[in-house]
Amino acid sequence: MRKLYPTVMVDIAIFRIDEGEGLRILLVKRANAPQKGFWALPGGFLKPLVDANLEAAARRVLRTKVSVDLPHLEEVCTFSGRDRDPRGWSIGVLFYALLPGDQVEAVIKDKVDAVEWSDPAKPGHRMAFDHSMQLGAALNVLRQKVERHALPLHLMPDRFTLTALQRTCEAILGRPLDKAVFRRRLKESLDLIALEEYEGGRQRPAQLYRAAPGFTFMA
Amino acid sequence: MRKLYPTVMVDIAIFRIDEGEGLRILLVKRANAPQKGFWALPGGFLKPLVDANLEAAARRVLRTKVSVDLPHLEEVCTFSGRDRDPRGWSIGVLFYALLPGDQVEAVIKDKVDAVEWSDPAKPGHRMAFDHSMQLGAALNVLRQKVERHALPLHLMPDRFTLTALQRTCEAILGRPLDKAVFRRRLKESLDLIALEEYEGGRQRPAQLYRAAPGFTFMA
DNA sequence: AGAATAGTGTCTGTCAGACAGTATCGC
DNA sequence: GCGATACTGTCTGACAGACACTATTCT
Repeated sequence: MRKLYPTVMVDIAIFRIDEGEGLRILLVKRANAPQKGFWALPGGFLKPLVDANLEAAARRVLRTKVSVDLPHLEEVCTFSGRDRDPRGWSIGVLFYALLPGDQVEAVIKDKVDAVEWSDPAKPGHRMAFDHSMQLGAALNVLRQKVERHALPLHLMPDRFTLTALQRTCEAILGRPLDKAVFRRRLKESLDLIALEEYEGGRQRPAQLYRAAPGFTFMA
Repeated sequence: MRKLYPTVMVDIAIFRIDEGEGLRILLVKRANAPQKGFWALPGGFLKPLVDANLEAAARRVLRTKVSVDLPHLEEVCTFSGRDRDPRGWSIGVLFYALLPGDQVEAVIKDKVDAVEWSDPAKPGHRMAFDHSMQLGAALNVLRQKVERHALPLHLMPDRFTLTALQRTCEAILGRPLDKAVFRRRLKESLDLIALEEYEGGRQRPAQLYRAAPGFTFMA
């Protein structure tokens, strides 16, 4: 059966940093057909009567999975065609979002069988539709930006140490970074504000930083 | 009046190099309402019954404006919302294409009042809808890639000199490049094949090159 | 020879990578 | 002092920018 109008949906790759485990992406287990039981990126259908535009649609979908408005939401690309979804010709617009480290508990379940934070490099689940490709595309965009020295501050809590920021970048890139090189670059960055506070530990305390007002992860 | 389904259209920023004039983009003067008489990027509506996916739709639209299949066609981003087109909620998916220097004559007119190759940096025409923003977005993507040392070989004729390639990059970036620096990088590039032919002029002849088989402008 | 364009050699500053070193905390 | 982590100094090699230099053609 052929359709005259394409279905339009938005999917979102929501990234977070899992302490000690690295970069994680939110996957949901589909509770309904088609592809029931397969895992997918959280997503939903565009509602033109409700959504101002596609990004607004993505934010609305986000609010049904996560109870907060995320500071960074950005389009990756589109996926389209007659066969990518068994329900017929469809357009999927992919966004990615960065979930701050201190808001991880805000995730709620909504009409799905299960929720999981997976390693985006090896999800380990059978993915629905073309979501495996979508995941790869989102991860690529994120990595490219960090590779080009954009600071993923939206993944960090309000106040953080430079070491924690380095761990975040390493988790995204999947390789270790040199501490001295990393800090040398940050010295001249206008995106970081050094605080007069220190994080006590069992060792020498580390200075705390926060993102400069108005900071965005945009290119 | 509100619509339940969004209109889906594709628009294409077609770039070429105009000898001596620099980078040019194809604009068409709208022959029909809405915004009749305003200038726009060539585009058209998605036809799910015909198009395999959005890129195929863009290629189909391209074939009605230009009589060839272009080697490089790539998605930029989407524009969407209730107000960007007076006909109601719509999604515009923007692509950009690179037209080889030896196929410029292939452009035909199709249901438009006029066609013009404009300077993308200052189009000089009153643009329809959000096409002014679209043009800016496409130009940005093209510049970013060339800035990151991607070679815009799809804009060149089959065989070309290194100086001609440098002029093309300069036209895209809008600034002069150093000849020695430019050629030093190209020396190690696997994307260029040096030919045993030379282009005679009124001066010392320049060696001709062509793109390596399988070359693409992809990231 | 001179004009014009093709193509190269080389100096310098900047920056990334590597790695060793110093500083400051708890015990 | 010792372990652990924070933070810095410095050497080196790669590379970009700048610019002068050589090479080859035509007139």
